[in-house]
Amino acid sequence: MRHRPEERRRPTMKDVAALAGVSMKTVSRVINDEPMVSPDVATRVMSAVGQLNYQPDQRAGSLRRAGRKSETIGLVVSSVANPFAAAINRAVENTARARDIAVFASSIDDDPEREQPTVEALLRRRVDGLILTTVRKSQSYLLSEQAFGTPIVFVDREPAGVEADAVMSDHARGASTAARHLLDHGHTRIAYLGDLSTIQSARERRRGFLKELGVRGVPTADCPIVMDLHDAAAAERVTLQLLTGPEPPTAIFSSQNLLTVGAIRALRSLAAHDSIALVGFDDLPLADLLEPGVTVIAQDPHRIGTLAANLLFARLDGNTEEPRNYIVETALIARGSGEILPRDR
Amino acid sequence: MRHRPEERRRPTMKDVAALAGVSMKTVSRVINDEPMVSPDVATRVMSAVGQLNYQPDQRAGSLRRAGRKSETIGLVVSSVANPFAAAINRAVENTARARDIAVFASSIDDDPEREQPTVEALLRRRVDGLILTTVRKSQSYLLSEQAFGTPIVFVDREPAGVEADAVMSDHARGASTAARHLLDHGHTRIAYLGDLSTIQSARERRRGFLKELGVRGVPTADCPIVMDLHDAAAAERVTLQLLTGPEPPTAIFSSQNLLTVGAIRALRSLAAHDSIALVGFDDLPLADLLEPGVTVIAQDPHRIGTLAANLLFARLDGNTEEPRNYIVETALIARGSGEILPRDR
DNA sequence: ATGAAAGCGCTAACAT
DNA sequence: ATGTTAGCGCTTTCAT
Repeated sequence: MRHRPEERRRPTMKDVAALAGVSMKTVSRVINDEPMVSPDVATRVMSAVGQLNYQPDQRAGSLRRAGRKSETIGLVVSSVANPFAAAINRAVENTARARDIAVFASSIDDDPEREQPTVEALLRRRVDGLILTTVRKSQSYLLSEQAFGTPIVFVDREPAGVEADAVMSDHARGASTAARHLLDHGHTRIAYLGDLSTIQSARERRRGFLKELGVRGVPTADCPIVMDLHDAAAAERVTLQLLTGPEPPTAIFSSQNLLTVGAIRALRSLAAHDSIALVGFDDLPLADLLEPGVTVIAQDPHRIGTLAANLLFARLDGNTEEPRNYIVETALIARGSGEILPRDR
Repeated sequence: MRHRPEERRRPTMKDVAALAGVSMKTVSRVINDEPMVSPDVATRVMSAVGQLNYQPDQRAGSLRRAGRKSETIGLVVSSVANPFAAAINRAVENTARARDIAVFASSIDDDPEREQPTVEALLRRRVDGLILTTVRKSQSYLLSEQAFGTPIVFVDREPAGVEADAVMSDHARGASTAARHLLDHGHTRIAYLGDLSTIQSARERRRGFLKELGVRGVPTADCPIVMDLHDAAAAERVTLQLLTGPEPPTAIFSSQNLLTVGAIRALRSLAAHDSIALVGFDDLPLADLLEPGVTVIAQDPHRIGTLAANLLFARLDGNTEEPRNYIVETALIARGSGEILPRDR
């Protein structure tokens, strides 16, 4: 037996008008809560709307409406499967919902090849604004779109080739804080695990880390820097190698949440989690329940997302201030793993 | 100084046609890769497109185009901030991307009041299909939309008042398995932590749990069932109460991931994590790294999301089979916490 | 191979 | 307070 619910044609405003015995414009007035409709006509229209299960077509409406706004924004993140991006996504959505704005969310897995096609797919759908986590070397392909009046806010990373608002953690500062924390606990052989060097924030974090080493006069030759690690498995592999190699580090700074997970797994498998210090950039859901608790430089993705969305809506509301970078503070949360002292082995 | 990038009018297909010296229809043909355009005309059009930075307006296109499809689907989940929903979201997105379909994602926090307005906001935007995690008692408000030809697939929970495909874990079976596992380890005083009883899957899990107790002849009076816990804090509070009260349970079954987190926190604060058994429904990111590892009934949200999206697209492609429920198997992952034996206290 | 006219579902601008 | 006409940016249909 086949399933084909008897298909009815979707009613249009014209159908509603006919049933209510009024003109389309009157229906339009009722639907949009415009004044100048007598109460009885309004009820007649609403009853027709109910009978037909009419839902206005927002595409058609927005096409003609002044401003041509689609009441829709586009959000591009690395991956909603990552709790950091998920929290940003959630915050943006919350802010948008208050204005009846729908959100297109797209994950691009930090793949530069996917950035522009993804953004263009959103632009063809005429989103009113964009919130973007970018990976390409330059975002100058957005210049024309900006000229057409579409506001853009960057999150987590600074753009290149465009002037626009950007909201992010102070990556370099956070990484410096992590380095200082480990140095203060006596470590001088600190391994650095870094994300893809195509990612601006990954480069910033490395910079902050190296800067702090410099300030303290710690020879960077003793601190292996491994970049371009993009998942837990890669971080785990590298950590194992470093710890089982000659002159192993006494501390690890994993500069991204998934890398921290990989580092933890490696430490566990070597039973070194109580002897090798670990600090991670970005918090993890159960980090406080592990033993030892994982010391992290916590970001505030909820604040980042909320701020980004509010900035975008302010631009849509006509704000013409100079675009600038907004920094959301990070916080060192000491839970144990980062306070382990170096031991001779 | 004020920031107002000189606003240019967004070019339309008409502008492209004028610049290329052809008719609009010819531009349309080139844009849509229709045959019957001479190569030189095509290049002239493409060059005009490039010069003007023209992007076709998909809203306008879809309005007239046969089928009136918006190349867009709507996804409603509990919250993208929950890893289970995030994984579903990601899987849906991946499947949609392969077809150039954009995804509107909305979190409704399992609030029945928000379900219908959220869905209707998507329908006004004329999504081609819906993937829904619902909470209302009935989804019959979707009947008319179904009659207009919009396919709907339910995820994680079974709908009421509508016939449609649904993809979910076997909640009752998973809960039975958890109960059996604890019973097999000698527990007869098992506390049950449940999500909101408005949620169909939460009721199913409780049913599965109780059923297994019945099969084994365990008096349910010894097994406190606490429903309507919706976050970690609530679960933590209740767990503390149960464990510090008279005749405390020797095991806990927390039937949702956030509740499991709350239960773990409570066990930790009482230093009871090595003496009270714990099984959770749905896996947690670092569950294997805790001590003891958390035994869970793991779901497969990636498979659920992928299957749901594929079903939706099959319907859009004309599949008219009887709608049915698709079950994605759960798996018991024993990691330690669920294998703790009861002790007299 | 190309174009002109009509129309998708709606709202703006102007009647009445 | 209500209706009429034109037109949003595009695709369809039908010419040529």
